[in-house]
Amino acid sequence: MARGKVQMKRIENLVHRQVTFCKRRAGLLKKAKELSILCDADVGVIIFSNNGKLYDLSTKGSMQGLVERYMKSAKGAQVSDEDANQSSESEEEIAMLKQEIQLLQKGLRYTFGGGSGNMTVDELDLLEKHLEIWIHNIRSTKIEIMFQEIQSLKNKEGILKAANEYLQGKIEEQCGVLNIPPTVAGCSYQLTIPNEIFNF
Amino acid sequence: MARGKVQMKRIENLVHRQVTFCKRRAGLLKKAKELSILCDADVGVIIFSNNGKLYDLSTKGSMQGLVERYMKSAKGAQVSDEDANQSSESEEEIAMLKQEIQLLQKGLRYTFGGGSGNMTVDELDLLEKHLEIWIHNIRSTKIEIMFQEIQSLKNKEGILKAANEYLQGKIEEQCGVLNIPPTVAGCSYQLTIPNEIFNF
DNA sequence: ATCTATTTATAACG
DNA sequence: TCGTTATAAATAGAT
Repeated sequence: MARGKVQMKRIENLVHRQVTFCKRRAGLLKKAKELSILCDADVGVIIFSNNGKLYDLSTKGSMQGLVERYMKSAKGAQVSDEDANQSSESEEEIAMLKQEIQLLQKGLRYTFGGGSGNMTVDELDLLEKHLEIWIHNIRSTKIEIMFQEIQSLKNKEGILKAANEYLQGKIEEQCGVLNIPPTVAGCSYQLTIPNEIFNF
Repeated sequence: MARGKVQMKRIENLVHRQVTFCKRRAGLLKKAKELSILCDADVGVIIFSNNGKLYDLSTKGSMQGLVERYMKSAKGAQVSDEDANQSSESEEEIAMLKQEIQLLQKGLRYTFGGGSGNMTVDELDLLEKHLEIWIHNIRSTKIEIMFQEIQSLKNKEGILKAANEYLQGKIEEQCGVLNIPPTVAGCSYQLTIPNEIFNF
């Protein structure tokens, strides 16, 4: 793909072939990883070099698990809960743990959000809630500061624009005195740029 | 890889993710075929999409045969580098998730059980950090947008300042021609205001 | 699906 | 194998 197109046929020169194999193998595995990450897909790649050496990659569980899933899927052409249940151990475990974490996070959010009806509130629980409020306050302050920054910059922008208009007026005035066409002195200099990139 | 770099993380927008999956899947399979042809290698690719649909390719015999060969090769010779990395990563992930679950379970027991659990200060501290992370995740997008707004305004400010300098130069130039003291024409107009209110 | 502006991948070479 | 560079491919974002 560079410095000359390549013909889509076996590279006869051994050295070239080995170099290309090395590079393209790396490229293929990289692409596989990227596909998996970007698109949340489960990808497996198996490569045997022409002299029998194995290179492989499986993005989620083990290749074992992926192959098993493949066999199930390719055989019956039926994908469903059963397949998911019969993935490899580690895959299953990760999925389960992730699910559990999600559940717990939900529960915690619910609790700390004040949605619990009959919960005993003790001192430390209160302290924890205060911690959350504290975190909230820290971040609110940060956001407020940023808003102020934005306001400040917008004000600055207004002042500068007004100053520009004033200066342009001055120039035009002087152009009149000198009988010089406005454009010669740069009186038509364009300053304005769109101001609607963001709407707050 | 075009019209803007892409972050190596799961694409959150469903449509974008599906489109990218489609394109990159095709690209990956093409690359796999090319590697096989150019380098006389035997390549197999298995892809499960987000929602469980299978896409695959095996360049020589059937995937069956390739997998069998893989099993033999992987058994006899130790796991390849990629595989080793993968399994260690998996183990790490499992350990991490287990730890997090333990912490969350403790936190939940503690909260719901009216403090009958026995969390240490360190554990509470950790829990607080996790809460912070959750809150952070919710707000990070908002903050990112605000940063962009600030950048945009700062750029705008730079442009306006440059324009001001240019205009002031013009005025001074013309003052020279007219033999007018600079101050009369407002050449010393003060524009600058402190720019160090916040440091980002 | 099709069209580009860009980013990536990589062939040739040292 | 590693680094460099010119060029071919892939592809993100828009249509």
